Amino acid sequence: MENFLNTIGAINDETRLKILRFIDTIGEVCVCDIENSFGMIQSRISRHLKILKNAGFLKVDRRGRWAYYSIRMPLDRFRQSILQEISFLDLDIPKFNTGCKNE
Amino acid sequence: MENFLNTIGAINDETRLKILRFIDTIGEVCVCDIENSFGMIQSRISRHLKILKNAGFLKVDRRGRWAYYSIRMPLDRFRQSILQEISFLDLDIPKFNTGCKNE
DNA sequence: ATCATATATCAAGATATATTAATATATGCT
DNA sequence: AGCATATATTAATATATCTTGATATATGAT
Repeated sequence: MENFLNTIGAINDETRLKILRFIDTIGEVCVCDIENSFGMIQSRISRHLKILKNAGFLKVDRRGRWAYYSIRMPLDRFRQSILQEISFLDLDIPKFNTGCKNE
Repeated sequence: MENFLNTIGAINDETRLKILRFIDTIGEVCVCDIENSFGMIQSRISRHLKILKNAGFLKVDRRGRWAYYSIRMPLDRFRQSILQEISFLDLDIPKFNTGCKNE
């Protein structure tokens, strides 16, 4: 049940719904790109990504200085249905806008 | 999106998960029976029922002094999958214990 | 080693949600 | 009408979550 509430708690926030949908749409993105696309400070994005990762929606791949987040695969049936439901929402998702100074 | 967050927020609480599962298992129950079965004060149960009802999981049928709550039918695909997921959890649901003094 | 960039974490304050106790409303009995 | 029961709502407090700003850690370039 803790696990369930953890999963549900993760999607009980508008910002996280948008970040999740953003990543689901774009694919793999690093934190600074999300930060810049959403126009939110880094600690805020980082915290939300951690919550989404701990809830089993995202995975991280650290390469160099960057942390690339993407949808964790495979997703179980329930999380898949959640992602699908989120895709039906009319969310205002920002355009991709890189925030990295180097690559 | 408000609607989605409303739905998700409704199940983001241990007490409400148990109440929802209780009703899903037992069928139609009145508030005082839930109150007595769960050993919780009336205002608390009443508030949670209202939240679950507003989130589209429950319906009420008022008959006489009583308000009978049950799972709203038909449930859409997403809420059905939520109820199913809740049924898989190992929730500690109380035994039915009537709290009504008259019927 | 120093510096800039990228990310994570922590502490403080702000906001939201839950619980309790008290009160309000409604029904049905006598 | 007066009373008991059932349910809903409100106000106060407690608890949890979110946001921001500051700080910590890590990587790579010079």
